[in-house]
Amino acid sequence: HHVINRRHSLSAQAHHAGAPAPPRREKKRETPLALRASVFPRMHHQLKPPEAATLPRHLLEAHVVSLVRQCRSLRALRGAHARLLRLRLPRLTYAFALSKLLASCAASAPTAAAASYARSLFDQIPEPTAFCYNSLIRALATPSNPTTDAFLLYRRMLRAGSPSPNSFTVAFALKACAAVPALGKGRQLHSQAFRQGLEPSPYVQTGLLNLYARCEEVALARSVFDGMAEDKNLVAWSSMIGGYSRAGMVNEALDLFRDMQAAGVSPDEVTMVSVISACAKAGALDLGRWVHAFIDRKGIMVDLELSTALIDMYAKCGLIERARLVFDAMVERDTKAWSAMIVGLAMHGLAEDALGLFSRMLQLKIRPNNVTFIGVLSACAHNGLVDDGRRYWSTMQEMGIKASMENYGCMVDLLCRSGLLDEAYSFVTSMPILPNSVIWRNLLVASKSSNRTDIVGLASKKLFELEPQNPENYVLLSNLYALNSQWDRVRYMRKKMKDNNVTVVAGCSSIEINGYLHKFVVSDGSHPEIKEIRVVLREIADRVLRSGHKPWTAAVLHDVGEEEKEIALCEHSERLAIAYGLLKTKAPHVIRVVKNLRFCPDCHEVAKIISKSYGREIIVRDRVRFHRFIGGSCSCNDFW
DNA sequence: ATAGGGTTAG
Repeated sequence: HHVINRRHSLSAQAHHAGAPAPPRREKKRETPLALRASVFPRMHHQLKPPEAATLPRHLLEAHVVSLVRQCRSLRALRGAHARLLRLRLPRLTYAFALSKLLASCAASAPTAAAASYARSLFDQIPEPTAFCYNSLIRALATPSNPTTDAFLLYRRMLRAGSPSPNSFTVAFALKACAAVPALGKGRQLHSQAFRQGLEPSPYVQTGLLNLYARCEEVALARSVFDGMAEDKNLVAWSSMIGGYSRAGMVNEALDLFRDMQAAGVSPDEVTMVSVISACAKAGALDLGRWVHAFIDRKGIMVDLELSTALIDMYAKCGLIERARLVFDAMVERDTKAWSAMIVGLAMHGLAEDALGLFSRMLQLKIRPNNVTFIGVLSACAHNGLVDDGRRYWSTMQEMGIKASMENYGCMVDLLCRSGLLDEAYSFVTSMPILPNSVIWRNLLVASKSSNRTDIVGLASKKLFELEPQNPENYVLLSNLYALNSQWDRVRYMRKKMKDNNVTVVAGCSSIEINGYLHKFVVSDGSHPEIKEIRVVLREIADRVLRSGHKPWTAAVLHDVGEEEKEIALCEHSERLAIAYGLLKTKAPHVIRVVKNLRFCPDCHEVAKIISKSYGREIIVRDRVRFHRFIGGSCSCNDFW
């Protein structure tokens, strides 16, 4: 540093003497550290313990500051700590050093290791100031801290009576609650902040807004947002848009995005991640494409996170080729980027590409995680690759990756789809963690056409234990009974549902027309163009009838006459959305529909017929995967 | 005396 500095000052002198200006880059490199080194040249790096005792406090503190400032990792911080210890600093200066270390630790990556080191630093400070409390609360605000230690520390601070919390304290504590997320604790913070007069701080406000947004408490978030001053900042806008996006309220997210620009606030790459993921969630391809063009037009930096969000958006909007283009153009890819691409390919039933990409990932020594394996295993499941799936499962164990519930779910799915019901059953019963409802439901669906009353009995018992209020389970089981014409059992399920106050979740399908998302639920008469839609539905029904298809009426829960069942089937949400697409667009425009639940089997058949009879390409994203209908067949090969 | 808020894969 001395050398660099001297050269620097020499060239600066030469510049004054009329020599050519030094290159620009060199000037930019001038860091505060270099500056400090020139102000305190002797102290940098070579301060010795005997000197420390004789130096004035402000010089020692300056040394501490420069030592801590150059630490770029937790390891470096510990090294600096060790060096400071050897100096045998006076008591007060050492306390200063500890709080500097603590603050630096809090500002580093929020890992569990940083949190525990921060705590040990804090415990060595005899009388922690508010600054120390704040730093520790900040360091504890990691999602890997489910006990919400940060909040407990905040409470301890309040109970002790001093030092009293300030706006930093509340802002950091709110961040901790948002990371969990812990709505109840966050609301307590809200009322305390109000009582202590800390609410007006913009950092407290965005903290509150973000907490509610992360908890999907959109109305609460909005009320904080609306209560903020006229000149709302970028963070507030981004956080609110993120809240709408997370809650799946795409139209609201995009409206707010427009309001933001009207208010003269320029979005940055963080804002755009939320906007893009809103489009992904909704499957709104046209909007997503428009937003991508906007990003390019405004020159917003497409960084790692935004690229990953774009991959996810194109994959979830059914344009897997575009997702691949974004992926291939990336200069740096992390595990999340690879996983997004692999999961996307798997969703589209492109097992070969997904698995090929996975092996390339391994070649490049990018470490996969359990999410990557969700993609890999579901690629196998959707294509009946049982042996490959089993092999990847052991690869996962060999790599020391702990299987998550979702990974177990993928394996159960794989075995069930391939008709290996017995193996699936023993897999479930030998799991080291308690199977969740998704796994039992999968098993239940798989035993639909078997005679395994033992599996049906156990799975349904577990399901109702785990989720007594989930209407899906009631519908599933009564459909199962209906399939076997066990009408008394169907009636019993309906009674049980009524007794437990369970109401059916309506299937909801949406289609994007002219940049607006139209949503439909079953037998939905609320759409302004419902009359025209019903005309199309009748025509579809005619063509379906002429094709010889028999409606699969068991998919209708109600114990009503066959004719009414057929009408109910004809007005399933996905059929309404497809009909609306037929009404509003012309070939070769692709009809793209997104459904919140699984595709109704009868509607799946009907979509095949429509694709042939009307000569239209239809792409439906259901809760599980994509279905692409062309000329009377579906990309899932009826394997779903 | 010192510091801070919004983002991605399931």
